[in-house]
Amino acid sequence: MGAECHHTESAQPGLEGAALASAVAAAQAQCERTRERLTPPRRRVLELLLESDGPMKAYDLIAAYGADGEPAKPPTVYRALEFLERLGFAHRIESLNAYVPCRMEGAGHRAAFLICECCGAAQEFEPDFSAQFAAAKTAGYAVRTVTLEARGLCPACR
Amino acid sequence: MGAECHHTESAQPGLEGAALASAVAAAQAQCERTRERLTPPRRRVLELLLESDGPMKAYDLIAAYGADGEPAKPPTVYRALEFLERLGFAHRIESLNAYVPCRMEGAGHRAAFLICECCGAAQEFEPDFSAQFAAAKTAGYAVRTVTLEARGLCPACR
DNA sequence: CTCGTTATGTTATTTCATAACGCTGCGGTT
DNA sequence: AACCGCAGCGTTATGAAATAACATAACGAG
Repeated sequence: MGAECHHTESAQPGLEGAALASAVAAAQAQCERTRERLTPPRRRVLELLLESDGPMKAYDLIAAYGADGEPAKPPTVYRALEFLERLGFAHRIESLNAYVPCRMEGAGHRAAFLICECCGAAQEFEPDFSAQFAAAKTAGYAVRTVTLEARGLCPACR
Repeated sequence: MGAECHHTESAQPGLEGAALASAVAAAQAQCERTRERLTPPRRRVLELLLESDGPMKAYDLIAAYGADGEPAKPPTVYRALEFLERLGFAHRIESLNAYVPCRMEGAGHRAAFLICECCGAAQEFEPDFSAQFAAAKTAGYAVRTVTLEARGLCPACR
């Protein structure tokens, strides 16, 4: 993060200690409710995302995976990411080839991001597509998922 | 294209003959107006995009580049794509890692796509962000560009 | 014509992502 | 308990997407 600017404060500081444990526990609890399994690799990748100050690339996760510095094998991380995305615990940011933990309450929501081109922070927000696809729907389109990524400058970097 | 369905009619048939020549000439004319140069590799990549029935991957363009079957070198195509995107003649679809020629009138517009998960067609449309970023702007964000990609099923594939 | 700039050609490398295969361990059934 | 089906994992290898770096060539203004 912060490759292009030098602001000391991170827009999205990573979690640590109790906050991290609590976020992981919440994911664990949700998994149990839906009979899904938060296995060690999945939990580890989720932790890494939650600890991070900003979007992480897949190979950042691969490199950081082992507590002892041992990297993971790519499929380990990609499989975990697939699971975390499926359950709504993480999102992929297409325009960055990077991943973030979900910062919104509840699952199943639609994700959208404001990405700062200076500090690299990605702010998640809840998009409103109420009007956006009206024309598409009357034309017969069945919209299933939507990717919305806005790029610009965050308040701190302006 | 059409990897997952068998509809004979393409939603977005590629251009050929006079229509192709005319589209290329229009791009040529616009370049001359703005003192930009539609050089041979740029023109070639634009032709390939316009001829295609749907989004093309960069390496599809690389493979198809030479009239004699000789592929291009990757930087040749990536540079041409960068130029075409800058001038608004082509768009990158992030969620597909693919490229399409611009189908909308005029340049400088914001592009958005309806992508059919069955036939692979990508329908460009003009998004309306009038309300979408109001909150972001009052929070101090300066939005520069927006990527909007909706995935689902097109009328023909439903 | 000469110089600065823009564009291209070429080689190599880096980054991102998945295929394929076999093994393991859990949960349900009898 | 023994069996079985399947989700998940480890591992090797490879495929796909994009760019770095540097040399050469074409253009356009002065």
